[in-house]
Amino acid sequence: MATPRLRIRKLSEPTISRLPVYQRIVESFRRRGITRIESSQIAQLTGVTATTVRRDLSGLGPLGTRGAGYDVDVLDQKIGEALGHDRTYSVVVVGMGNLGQALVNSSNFLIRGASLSALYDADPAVVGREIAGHVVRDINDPMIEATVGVICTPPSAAQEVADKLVAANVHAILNFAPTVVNVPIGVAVHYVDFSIELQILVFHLLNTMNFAGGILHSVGVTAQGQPDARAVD
Amino acid sequence: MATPRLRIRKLSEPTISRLPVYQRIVESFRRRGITRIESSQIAQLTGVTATTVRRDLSGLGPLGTRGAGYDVDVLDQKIGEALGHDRTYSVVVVGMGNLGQALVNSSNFLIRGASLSALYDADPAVVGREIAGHVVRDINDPMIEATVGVICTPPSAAQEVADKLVAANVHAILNFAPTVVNVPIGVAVHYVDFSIELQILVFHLLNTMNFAGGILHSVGVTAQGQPDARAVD
DNA sequence: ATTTGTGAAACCGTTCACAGCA
DNA sequence: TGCTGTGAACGGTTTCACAAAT
Repeated sequence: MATPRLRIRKLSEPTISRLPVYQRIVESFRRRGITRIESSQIAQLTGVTATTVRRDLSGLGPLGTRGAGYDVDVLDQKIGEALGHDRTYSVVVVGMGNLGQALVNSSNFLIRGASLSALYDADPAVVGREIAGHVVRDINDPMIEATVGVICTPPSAAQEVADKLVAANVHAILNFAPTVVNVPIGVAVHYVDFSIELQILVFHLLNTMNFAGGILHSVGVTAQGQPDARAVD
Repeated sequence: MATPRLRIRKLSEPTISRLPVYQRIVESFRRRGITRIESSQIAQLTGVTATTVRRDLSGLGPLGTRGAGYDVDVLDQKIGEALGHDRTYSVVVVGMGNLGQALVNSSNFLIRGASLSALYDADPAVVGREIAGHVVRDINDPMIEATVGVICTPPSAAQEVADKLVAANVHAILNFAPTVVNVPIGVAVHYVDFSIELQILVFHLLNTMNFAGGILHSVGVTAQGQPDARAVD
């Protein structure tokens, strides 16, 4: 039973997307043996304002010390709790092309409660091979149940794969194929589209060359903030 | 000399991130020979409201016809103009691991004005190989000038690569390494972090299982809208 | 003295409701 | 009639300014 689970009331969408970034910074401080961190330091490194950082963190309960900043260990743990890192969940990845391999071999993808359940591919040359400690299964084999499914197939196969994932009781899908997939109500789909990321970046480049701050993932652009890169790894 | 460039005044950040999605839908209509499209159809397929679609598009000037919807050709072209697709720009990709290969081999990444200039890697076993029609260069070779640089290296190398890119006059960086990089003012950095995407998805799964709509890349979750997946490819 | 935490104001984007046109 | 385009209302997030705490 451990700690009684304090239900976090209302974390806004923008806050949720920033918390993982904060946590990465906090952990890099921790690894370097620094025990305290200030909102202004997180702000500097992420490009958001210190006020926003404090407002975000205040949603997790009062965890800073006025005058001194936040305790790095406490902050790391509290953010982790808020994001549900104490819960584990299973992941299946479909499509073992370069992208699928990049994901499962990355030391940065399946972290914080995620555990890889199975890999699938349609290519007979790939099925049976061992990747990241898992034998790649045939997409036509019965699909293992999992919490999250990751689609790394060509777009033409994405819908079919999504259907299979839903049938295997998957509740959330991370879709790297540039296609909209149709799923029942209650299944979350999150899209990642490299081409669109690039287009957004280029738009900014061509138009507004004068924008400030914001090195956050997904909308980040550095400017005056001059974050100290070496501070984060 | 061509069309006089109408400077687009103010396109909001959310609008900019939706336009590429709209365009993808418009083009799928076009490929199927459909000549008109309504805001409600785009809305259905993206999960945003029809009003938002119209509001977004109205920023590009009046291009619809009241009573009938939008002309597919005109809309495609206008969105392309707004996003700067009539301008070409060059891209260098650094790091030819699985991710780098996935990107340059994808038919969906380098589109709309992007042209690949050069590939780089640090691994002698990879340098000299031909990938996507380009011989992979050594990261220590002089770097070709380009508009955009893409970092697909391990995080430990990201800062060094960013420095080299900046020295090669790159003005925008798409960083797939989970690290903050330090660049001079005027250089845009956009971060893509798979782990964070996954964490955000799982947060939603664990907490609010009751949220509506929004199948857009980056914050998308399907629900009642029931977009017809087959309509887009 | 310094930094957190937070009401209140300002700002921005979305939605509503409807006018404008084909 | 049907759908676009948009002023106005709304809701939510960020920023300001300052009180609270050590």
